[in-house]
Amino acid sequence: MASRAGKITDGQPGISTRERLLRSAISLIWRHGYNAVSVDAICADAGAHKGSFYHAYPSKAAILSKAIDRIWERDRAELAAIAEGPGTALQRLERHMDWFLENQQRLLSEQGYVPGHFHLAIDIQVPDAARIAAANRDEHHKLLQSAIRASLLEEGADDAFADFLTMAIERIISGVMIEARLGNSLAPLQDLTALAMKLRQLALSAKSDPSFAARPF
Amino acid sequence: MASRAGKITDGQPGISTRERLLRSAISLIWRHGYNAVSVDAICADAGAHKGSFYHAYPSKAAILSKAIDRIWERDRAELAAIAEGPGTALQRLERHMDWFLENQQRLLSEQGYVPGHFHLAIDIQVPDAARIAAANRDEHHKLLQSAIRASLLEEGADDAFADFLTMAIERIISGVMIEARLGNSLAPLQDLTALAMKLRQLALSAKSDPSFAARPF
DNA sequence: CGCGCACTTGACTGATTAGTCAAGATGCTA
DNA sequence: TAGCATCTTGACTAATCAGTCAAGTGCGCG
Repeated sequence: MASRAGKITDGQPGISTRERLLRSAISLIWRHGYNAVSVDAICADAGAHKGSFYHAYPSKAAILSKAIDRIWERDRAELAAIAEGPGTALQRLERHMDWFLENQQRLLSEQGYVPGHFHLAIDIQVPDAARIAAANRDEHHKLLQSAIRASLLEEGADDAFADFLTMAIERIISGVMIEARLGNSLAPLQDLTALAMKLRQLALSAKSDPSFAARPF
Repeated sequence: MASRAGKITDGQPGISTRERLLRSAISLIWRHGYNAVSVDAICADAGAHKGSFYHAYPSKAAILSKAIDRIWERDRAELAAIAEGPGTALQRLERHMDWFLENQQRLLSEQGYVPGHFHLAIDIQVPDAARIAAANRDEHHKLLQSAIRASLLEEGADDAFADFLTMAIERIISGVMIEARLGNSLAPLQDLTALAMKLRQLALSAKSDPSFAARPF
């Protein structure tokens, strides 16, 4: 094209091509899944050309890894802020649980649908990406685990007890995320905090019941 | 090829090309996901040719729909047998929960890995398939719901109470399935029955506790 | 025997895929 | 202004994609 050339391209000004490509990749892959999104589609969405893509990223798999990193960066910052924030351990746990709905609410307003966890769009398709996603899931697990442990410490429950509750709540979170994505709805997330808190309460009340051993689960 | 021609092909004898194609499609899609599996790959796995594929199925999307049907056919039969089988309502619920592990155990021995729910390999990629999968999920929901309702009826709990417990258990099942698939491990399924039964017990014991209202969740 | 139908074969199309590359444009620094 | 690194451009490749089709091939039935 002779009419326009140089660095200034179609995308929003002030945002580098590299960044626009990453944002487009995140948005498209999250919605359609990694295998259903082509490099061409990412370039078109970002207003960039193929050569620019491969100047910024060595491969399609590489931008997926960067996407996972970027998403977890934000999530981790927010969850760490909650963990280090004010209030009792129980209140911080409650805010952690609230975050799942708030996060999907923001994604809904940003992207126009409820995407669920990003790793639901990756599955096991790219080994390297699966490795990074697993590491991030583990980091999130540790955050939630310590939040639940802390909220139970003051009730005199030990860590093993807390870890079983953590497992149950994490699986409920996974299930809720799938349901939210498949149904494109925030509804499954609406009761998540209350459900988790009730589960904690139930487990605690059962703990004092002698008919349940030290391990209620 | 002049050395071999006609109807008898590479696949197991006595099984129609149509059937071999379907089985290959199920196996490959379940492992790699719909978008990652090509028609050529299905044909190669089934020992059939492209033309035979399109003689048997009108499109790649069509064989996916058939695959979903086939899988649910077997699952439904097994779950219906449990629902109509002997024992108390509680025992039948327990067998229903056990089935998730048994089913994945069989799939592990048949396919060499733990695949989780088939719909985890489809996601939202083919509208028609998503519709069928949603309908099957709903059928399964009704089976589990009535199993839980029946197991609570004798405890004097009403259906609304049972339906909240159903929701919680279904989300745990989803979470467990994801974890099993991502980790290629039966371990998350190992505690599923005990977890569900404890949850039911906990909810019941809390129901008699006046500090919890009629709706424990 | 021979007709017809169900199925198989494999080459083919046109679109799309991930990735390459050489030539250019730009902007920073000297 | 001149030089240089960085970024952009768009055409290109070779592979793969879903889907088509005309020419078989063999089996059952009359």
